[in-house]
Amino acid sequence: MFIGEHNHTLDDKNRLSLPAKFRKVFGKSVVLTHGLDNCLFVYTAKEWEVFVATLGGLSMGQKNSRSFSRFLLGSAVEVDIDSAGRILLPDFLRSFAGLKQKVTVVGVGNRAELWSDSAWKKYKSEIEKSADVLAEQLGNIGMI
Amino acid sequence: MFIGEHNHTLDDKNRLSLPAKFRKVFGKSVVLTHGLDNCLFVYTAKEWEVFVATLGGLSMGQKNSRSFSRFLLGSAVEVDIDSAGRILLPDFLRSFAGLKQKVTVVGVGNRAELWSDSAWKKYKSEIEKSADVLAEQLGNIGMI
DNA sequence: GAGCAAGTGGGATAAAGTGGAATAAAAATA
DNA sequence: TATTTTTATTCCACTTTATCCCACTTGCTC
Repeated sequence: MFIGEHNHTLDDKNRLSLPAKFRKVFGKSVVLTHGLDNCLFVYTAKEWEVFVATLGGLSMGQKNSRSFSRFLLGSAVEVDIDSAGRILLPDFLRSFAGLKQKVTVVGVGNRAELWSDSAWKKYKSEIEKSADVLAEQLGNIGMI
Repeated sequence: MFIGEHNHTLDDKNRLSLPAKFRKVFGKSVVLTHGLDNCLFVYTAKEWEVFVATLGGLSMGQKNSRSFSRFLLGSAVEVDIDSAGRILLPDFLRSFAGLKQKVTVVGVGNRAELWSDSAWKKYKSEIEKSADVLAEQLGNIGMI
């Protein structure tokens, strides 16, 4: 279970430290892919398989489903975690998410997400603005 | 069952004492998340798991669901309670709630809330002013 | 007034995060 | 094909931050 928000820096070699708490869950490698809303998704090998199986359930007859699958599967990469707990980001994924030096790693349940810190701040502030919608949703799951 | 209002101070290391009465209920860890109205919610691990289970049913495909998951899970942190009954507040949560030195811990039934004392005083005085109005509105819909 | 518990502060130890160097692999040029 | 140069990967070391532990003070209770 990935939760929380962690700020890390991307070094000259495009290496990114994963939060210590996340490493234990990931094991020795992760699966990186295009995410939605201009972030990258990071799955455990296990969760990735579940996710792929779900995509397999989409009907390939539809053009939308095909392109969606290509978007996610075509860009997926399995990356090893080095001895210091870092992963190496491929250039095409890094530039897709617009990652510069400062990266925010966000835990979202069964996956983690990588955001450029500026994009994340912006996204978050927009969510927080719509407090009324949030309140309703929180109420729906019995939190408040 | 959390009730009452407790004033505590946040030290240099962002540690906050929980009221002794609350500790017994929390056990050895708590889950912190964004709340509404610029406070933080504090749940027992048990209550939290119930919410997460509900969230699991949300689909990733919908924009609203994504932002809701990110808001809730991305801001959630499981925090251990130290030997002195304190919790360590992550920076991003502390700044979200604008917590400085003086923090008010408020018991609200199944959860506790963390407020900066100034925000709490302001909020409370507003409620008190409009309590009669609120009562009337609730009365209109047959709640009290 | 003595004892106890809660709340607060600081210091020591460990781990996480980051940067750089050394080694291995690949590519390119002669 | 051999040698050199560049790129990539692994390993090591340092700095900073977090975590744990202990001690003190304050306020309440008996």
